[in-house]
Amino acid sequence: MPKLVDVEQERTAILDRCLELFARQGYGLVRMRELADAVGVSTGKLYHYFPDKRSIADALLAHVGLADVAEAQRRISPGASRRERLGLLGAFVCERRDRLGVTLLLALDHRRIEGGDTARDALRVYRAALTDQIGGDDEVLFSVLIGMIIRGVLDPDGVDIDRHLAWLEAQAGHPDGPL
Amino acid sequence: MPKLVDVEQERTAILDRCLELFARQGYGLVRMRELADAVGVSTGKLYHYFPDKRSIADALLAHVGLADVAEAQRRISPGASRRERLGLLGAFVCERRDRLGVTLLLALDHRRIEGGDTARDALRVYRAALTDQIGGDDEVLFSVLIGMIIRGVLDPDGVDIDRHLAWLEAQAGHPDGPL
Amino acid sequence: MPKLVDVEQERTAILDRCLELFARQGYGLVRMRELADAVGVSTGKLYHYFPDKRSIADALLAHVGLADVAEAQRRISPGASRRERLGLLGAFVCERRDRLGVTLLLALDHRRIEGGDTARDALRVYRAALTDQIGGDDEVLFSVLIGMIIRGVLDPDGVDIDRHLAWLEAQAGHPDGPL
Amino acid sequence: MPKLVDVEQERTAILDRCLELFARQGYGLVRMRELADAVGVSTGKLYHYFPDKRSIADALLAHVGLADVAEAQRRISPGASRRERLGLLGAFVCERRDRLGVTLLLALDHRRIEGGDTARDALRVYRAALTDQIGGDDEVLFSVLIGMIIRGVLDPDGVDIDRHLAWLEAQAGHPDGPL
DNA sequence: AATGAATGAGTCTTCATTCAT
DNA sequence: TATGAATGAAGACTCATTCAT
Repeated sequence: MPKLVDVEQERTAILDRCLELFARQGYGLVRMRELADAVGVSTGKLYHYFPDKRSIADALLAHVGLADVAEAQRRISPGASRRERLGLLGAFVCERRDRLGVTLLLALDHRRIEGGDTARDALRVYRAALTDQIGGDDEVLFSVLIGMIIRGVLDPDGVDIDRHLAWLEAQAGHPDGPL
Repeated sequence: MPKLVDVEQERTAILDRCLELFARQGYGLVRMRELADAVGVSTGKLYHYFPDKRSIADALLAHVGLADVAEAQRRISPGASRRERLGLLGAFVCERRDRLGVTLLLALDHRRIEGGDTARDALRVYRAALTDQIGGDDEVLFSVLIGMIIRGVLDPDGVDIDRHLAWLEAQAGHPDGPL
Repeated sequence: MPKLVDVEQERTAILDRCLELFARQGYGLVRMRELADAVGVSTGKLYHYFPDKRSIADALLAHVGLADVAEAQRRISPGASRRERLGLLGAFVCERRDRLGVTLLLALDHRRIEGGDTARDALRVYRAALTDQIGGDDEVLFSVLIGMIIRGVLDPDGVDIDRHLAWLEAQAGHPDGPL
Repeated sequence: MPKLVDVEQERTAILDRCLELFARQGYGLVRMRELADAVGVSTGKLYHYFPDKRSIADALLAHVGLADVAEAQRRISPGASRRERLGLLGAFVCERRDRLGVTLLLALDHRRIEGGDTARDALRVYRAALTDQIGGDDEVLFSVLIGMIIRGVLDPDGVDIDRHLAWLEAQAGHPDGPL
């Protein structure tokens, strides 16, 4: 079924180019024409690969969520020490801050256009990956990361990344600590 | 002579009733008709008090931001100890979690429809209030609060508020700690 | 009935101030609020003196038509010679060119919003006044005057008034001519 | 591939069918829905070919102006005598009286929605065509034609076309006359 | 499969008119 | 009587979606 592969590739290619538009403008303000222009195709082609606008937003959230998690798991070697894993996590989050912010915006939007389960599940996937990679009590750690990312979206210059990284490092020394 | 109307009061009353709709649906999906229905007036009246839809979103962000900060400052007595102030802060944020989430969504939306300075400034007002009320190194503390709120928006049942409060309390004992 | 006089005066005063707005923008583009502002009253007062917008346009056409004709008859002394009467007519039309243009625009508009009889009758009143004051064959003369006025509306600098006056004068010498 | 459309041809077809509506109702009272119905298309198609209502009025004025002038030049053979050319002109204007009236109404309307330069220029194009085709002193002749057309709009039964034609003929015999 | 012209329901916004004061 | 706030039907314009080619 070589055709199916092509279809999937096309869909993925389209989603990749839609991401920024949805994140920057929000679902309600994105027009199909804009999407088509950004992707470089006709609106007709968009409708050939997705039944409607909402389906694009749906597929997009799943797409970016999975991609991010897979990338994180590739980066954080399971054999490393807790301290090392925390360091790798910090590096990953800092580096992909923009991308993660975009994903969060997507999820927040998604929760508003649909019931909310999909967006909730996406967040839980992230959380599960975090628990899986780092272990221990990551309740507050997760909030710190989410908070840092959101703050980065609203006020990029107002977040002191280094101090967050230092805090992360400090947590490694408290194995029984809040982390 | 017609009923003499307190314009500022009418505007405030309208904004109060618009808040939830903007937060739940996002700017782009809110219809003026919906707003009018939610407020309980005609669309004409909406346009009598605000020149257009965007102005409502603008005014709304300023409105809720100021209201929240004012309320926080009223709650957290300046004479209390650091530990007490942290406790009051935690109680305040937990209690108004929904409202604060709504405000954050508003700010994120606002950043998308306008340049972003207004939304950034709104966040900085919150941060300044935090620093003012609690003091010390609140860089990570701010992220924890923001993250907790956002997580509450996306997955209300997935946030363990108590553990966040416990963490908050623990910070009080580390005067030289990361807080 | 002193009240009636006041009402009539108010109506006349309102019409006087509405004239230019209707002529400059055309019936369809004039807003009641603009009229009220131009007159210096509230919209409510407008509706106190006229039942609706169309009635204002109706009354306006009658108002200006009668005023112009009365003024012309006052100016052109019946005892004068044909040549003198033509000279006075030319002077009158030139002097009030703007005002007459405004009236014509009003009539043209009126014909479009209503059946057209009122506007047609207004034109006939002018024509009758012309025949009455000047006499003779004024079929082409009337067209010249109307044409000169309309041209003045569309291209004020493109009309050579003096040449029209000269032509008028020349007609006086041809008692059996086309005039 | 979709139907390949000749954009200019579509625009022209639309304009042709818009003319009467604009002339009969005046710019301000024409509804886009009415235009769409008159043209026999959807409002969406109207906006596909013209950015807004004003642009349709703009294009319309240019369209009819050029068409009329071109037709006149086709009709009046340059080799004919002055008397013949005047006759042809008279025939042309009488025959297309309605159409020319419509154009004049359009120009008057246009002057009110825009600055007025376009409408003025349209009139000057007509005047230039007249001078070009007939020659001589056409200052008063132009006014006669304009006046006759406007009178025809306001009071079709009140204009004696034949007497205007007779006057036109008479002018041919006065080479040094006012024509 | 791909295009983009076409559709028309739906959006923001206006404005003639009403009416409480 | 006068005011101007309020109404809501209607207007200009948009845009998700369809479909002929």
